[in-house]
Amino acid sequence: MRLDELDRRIVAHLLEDGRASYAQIGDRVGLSAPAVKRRVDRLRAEGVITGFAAVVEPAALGWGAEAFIEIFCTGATSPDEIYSSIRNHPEVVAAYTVSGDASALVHVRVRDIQHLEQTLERLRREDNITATKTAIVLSRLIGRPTDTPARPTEPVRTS
Amino acid sequence: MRLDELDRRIVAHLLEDGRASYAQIGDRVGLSAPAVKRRVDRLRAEGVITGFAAVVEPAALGWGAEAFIEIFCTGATSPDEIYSSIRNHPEVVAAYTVSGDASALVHVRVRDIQHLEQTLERLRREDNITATKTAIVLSRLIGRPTDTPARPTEPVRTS
DNA sequence: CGTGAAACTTGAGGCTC
DNA sequence: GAGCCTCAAGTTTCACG
Repeated sequence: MRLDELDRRIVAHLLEDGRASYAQIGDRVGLSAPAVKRRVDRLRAEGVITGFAAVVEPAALGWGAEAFIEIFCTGATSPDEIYSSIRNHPEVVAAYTVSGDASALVHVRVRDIQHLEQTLERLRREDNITATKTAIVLSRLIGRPTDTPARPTEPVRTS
Repeated sequence: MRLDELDRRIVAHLLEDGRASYAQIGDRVGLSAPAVKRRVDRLRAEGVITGFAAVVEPAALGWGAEAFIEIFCTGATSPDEIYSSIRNHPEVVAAYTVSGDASALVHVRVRDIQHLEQTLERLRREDNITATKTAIVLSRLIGRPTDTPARPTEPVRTS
């Protein structure tokens, strides 16, 4: 799982253009197309690259609002229990356990503020969740592709 | 910029596999490859799909820690001023202005806790920033590709 | 890792509903 | 307007050196 300079440049290129052809990447990094493919295959097998995804403007798909919700749970609720409580809420696009007062920080995307309200109510009905604290996103200042490392449905525990 | 059911299914497919061939997508949604290509071209031109990116496991690239930092600014600091204060810190992978006490919420990726400390010090040296409140990510529970809608370097203001 | 050949995919034209 | 078919150019993928 050791990456050399060439691997890093290939990954950097694929972060900027996930549909770049192997020949195109090869030109940039000084390799032939098959050599690039072999490295990409290896990077995928090793789990460095976990997939490829379109980068979508959520507003265009009808997701007009987003928010970060701090979740507070009863006493010592385990990460797995928190995961169970939020996994079935499709509005959740990311979730983390964090240090500090909150048990978890949850990123949700919703159609509008009414939908956010519904989502909050539904979350608060979960047994483990005792309180929430919401910060509505007013504007997005920065968003890089490296912000989304995990695959869709399955949890990826960083620990 | 109106999307029909076919467009949505194509986007959904490309969110799961950004390198899927047009023929492959066509099989799934019941269209020929050229028809799919035309729609994808249109979706890109309209800004629904803003690009394609590899989905990478940051730990494998040496980014072993991450945190969410609430940023507090002097009085009425504008989003543009906040953006100027954080844009040159490469550890910032996402940033939002939010409702509530904090002026902005910043997602950073760092090599380790020492690197986080350095980043915090560097951020606090910015003129506009008066205080920070950090929540270190202990584990990632969920991460969907829809979490990253924007292109790398340029700011995307959702408002 | 590179080369070259086969299979497949892309992209642009024109044709049909 | 939107889709299908066709064909040339480009891309992926494989075996071999």
